Amino acid sequence: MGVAATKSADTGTMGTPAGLSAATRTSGLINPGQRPAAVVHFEETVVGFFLDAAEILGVPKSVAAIYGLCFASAEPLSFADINDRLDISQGSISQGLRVLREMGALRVVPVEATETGVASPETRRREFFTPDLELRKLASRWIEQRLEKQLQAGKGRLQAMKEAVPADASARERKARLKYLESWHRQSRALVPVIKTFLKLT
Amino acid sequence: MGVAATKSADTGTMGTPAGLSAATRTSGLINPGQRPAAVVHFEETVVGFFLDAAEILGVPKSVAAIYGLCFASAEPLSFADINDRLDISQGSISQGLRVLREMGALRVVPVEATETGVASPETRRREFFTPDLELRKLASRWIEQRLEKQLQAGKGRLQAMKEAVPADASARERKARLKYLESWHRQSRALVPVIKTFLKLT
DNA sequence: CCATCAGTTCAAAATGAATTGAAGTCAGGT
DNA sequence: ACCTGACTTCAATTCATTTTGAACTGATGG
Repeated sequence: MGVAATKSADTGTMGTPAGLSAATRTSGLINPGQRPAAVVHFEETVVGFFLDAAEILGVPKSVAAIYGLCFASAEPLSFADINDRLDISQGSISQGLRVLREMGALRVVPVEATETGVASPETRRREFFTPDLELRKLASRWIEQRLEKQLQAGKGRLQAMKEAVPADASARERKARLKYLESWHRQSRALVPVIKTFLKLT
Repeated sequence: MGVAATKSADTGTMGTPAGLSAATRTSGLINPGQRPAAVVHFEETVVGFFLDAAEILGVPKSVAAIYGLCFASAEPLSFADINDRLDISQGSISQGLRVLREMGALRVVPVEATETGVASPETRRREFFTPDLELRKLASRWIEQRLEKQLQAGKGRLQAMKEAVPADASARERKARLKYLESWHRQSRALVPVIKTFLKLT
């Protein structure tokens, strides 16, 4: 867990709040620190939302949590802030931030406005992160990377299959099935631009 | 691996064909038996295709392989057939078949046409499976189960977030962000029927 | 009633991905 | 030059799923 910092290191005692109803399920990742309970609760809710969303998109929890936390904060957050508020290792934070930056989900705010309101004793080099709210760009990217890449690969495979149809009595049926697959494939490809257009409307 | 049968168990010698180019990558799950090489190759290609597809859909390999094998066969296959041709345990086959039947991907053909061409010494009770080629139904289901369910849950969570916005100086910004999220959410919901309609055209 | 074959079930093993932790790097500060 | 504190890196661990294997069920038939 924490490496240098103290945190409310109660690891062990009482464990995680295991018995929460699913409806109330909060992230279980937020570290209260001593910020207002209302803020903590808000963060938990928002992080929970992104955790859910991450699930269908196949994004790891830690990454979703980091994004969620930044989304929940009106001010840009520093690595240290995230480390304080989120109960995941520095390693995960570092990697998560990298991923999020690379995919364009988080934007780095230059080093302006050093005082985030909270006490900031020594001003070392620090970057601050804000969520890029243009979710549709994210979505587009995701589509391009996951769907289109896959569809591209599929194209090659379809070709391979067609060439591999054995010349026996079943050839006709097999070819028919491949036709079917092919039309399905074409269909999917056609759908991608439709979705993209749709996303532009936000 | 095999339970009762002999199979061409050459495990060890030469190992798996590790150095194949990705393009040629075959499933590595097909058991030649002594069927025509062309057929085996075709099956490998088709199963490979479905293995790929399964990846983005989050379907386990064994399940994809079973469906792929059935898809590749012009004739319905029995449990035994699958067990012979696919190098996975009977347990996996049993479970996989159940899943596929439940999700409507495979259809059970009554016990007609006992002779599949191959020798069938004793005719015990056996069910035969054919792929349901209506892939769009599958897709619809998937969308309903994964996407719509998720979106439904998201709706609730959005509500929770709105109610949890802390009444501090950042409230305005936070609310603005939630608005953003909300519009995104609405957008996604609107997209679902579009996709569904699109799929009906096949 | 016992033996056998066809398929099912489920605890345990294997796999694969995410997370941690601790050593390593780099920028200031002294 | 050396120290310190902020981040990075990556091998080792943990965690979640999938797969296996072997015991079990239940039908068939001798």
